[in-house]
Amino acid sequence: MFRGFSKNSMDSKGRLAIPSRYRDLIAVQAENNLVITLNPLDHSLWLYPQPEWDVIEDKLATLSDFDKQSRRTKQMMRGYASDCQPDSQGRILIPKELRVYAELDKQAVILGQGNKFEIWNEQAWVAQRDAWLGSVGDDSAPTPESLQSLSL
Amino acid sequence: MFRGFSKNSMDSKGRLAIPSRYRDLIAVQAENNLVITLNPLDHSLWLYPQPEWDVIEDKLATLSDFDKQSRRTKQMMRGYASDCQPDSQGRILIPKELRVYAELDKQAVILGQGNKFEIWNEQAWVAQRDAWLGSVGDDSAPTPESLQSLSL
DNA sequence: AGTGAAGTGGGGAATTGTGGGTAAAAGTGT
DNA sequence: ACACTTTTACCCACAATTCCCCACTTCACT
Repeated sequence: MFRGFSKNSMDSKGRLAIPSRYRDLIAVQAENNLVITLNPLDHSLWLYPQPEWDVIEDKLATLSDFDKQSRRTKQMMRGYASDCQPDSQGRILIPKELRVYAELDKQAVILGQGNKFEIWNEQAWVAQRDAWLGSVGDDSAPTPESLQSLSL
Repeated sequence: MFRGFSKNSMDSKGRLAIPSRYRDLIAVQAENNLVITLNPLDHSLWLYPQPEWDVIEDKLATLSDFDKQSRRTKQMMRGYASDCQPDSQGRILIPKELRVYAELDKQAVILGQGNKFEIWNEQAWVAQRDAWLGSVGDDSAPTPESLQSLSL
């Protein structure tokens, strides 16, 4: 499973290096086949090893075409999913469309998130992080139940 | 199976390039025989490899003629279905009727959608995408079941 | 400081996407 | 059946993107 934080730079060609500590696992687990798509929840990207993505795709395939929300979910998640493989330097090329969506420019943040990675624009990440830290640390604001039950 | 996003331009003759990454698969799986028809749900087009279309056509044949909705679906999808083959540059010619239906002009979006492709007018696609992203990103609104069920 | 690995940048070749010219084919009307 | 127009098919050429490779810098560890 993936965890951890990295800050790598996107070059002018739209390439981004996968942190080296994940590379062996990706090579073994997914034969270097990765799938990148958008994260609709917060304007970042998700990067899955192929086998993990296949699970998602199977679930997507079961969604009804006649329910509009379901259809859109299917279209978006599958439609923006692109295969990619690291080059000999361990970098992946991020499709232009996704680069634009996540507003990736110079610095990108790569977060290990269990079965996948999240790739953020650095400023967006910092902003979200600080906003969240502020709200959780604020004792006067309500803590969601899902968090209250969590013992860290 | 097909996935991924491409934005290609339709030229003045109504030709549209199939993204090259799919071409080999189409050549092997369908011997370059494709079937294009309308997508009655979204004002876009569906493009099937012949073998996949055959499956659809069988399903359509089982629909009752006495249910109006079913009859119309059958009529539309079969009626507008036309065979096409990529030319030596990997482009297909989209019948004028279908071009008009999907309002394809300059830029078209091609989405890999499992067993088929969807072809959209770019603006129409962007509008649908933004609407969906808006509804998903709205924290005050409930997350659609279609997304929840994925446990992404 | 030295060594090796990781990250970054860029040159150049190959592939892909785009546009147009021209000839064959199909459709239309008299 | 004929001439005429429109559409389609095939070809070539340019432009943009992507891929593959090499080289440099930086960082971590000894």
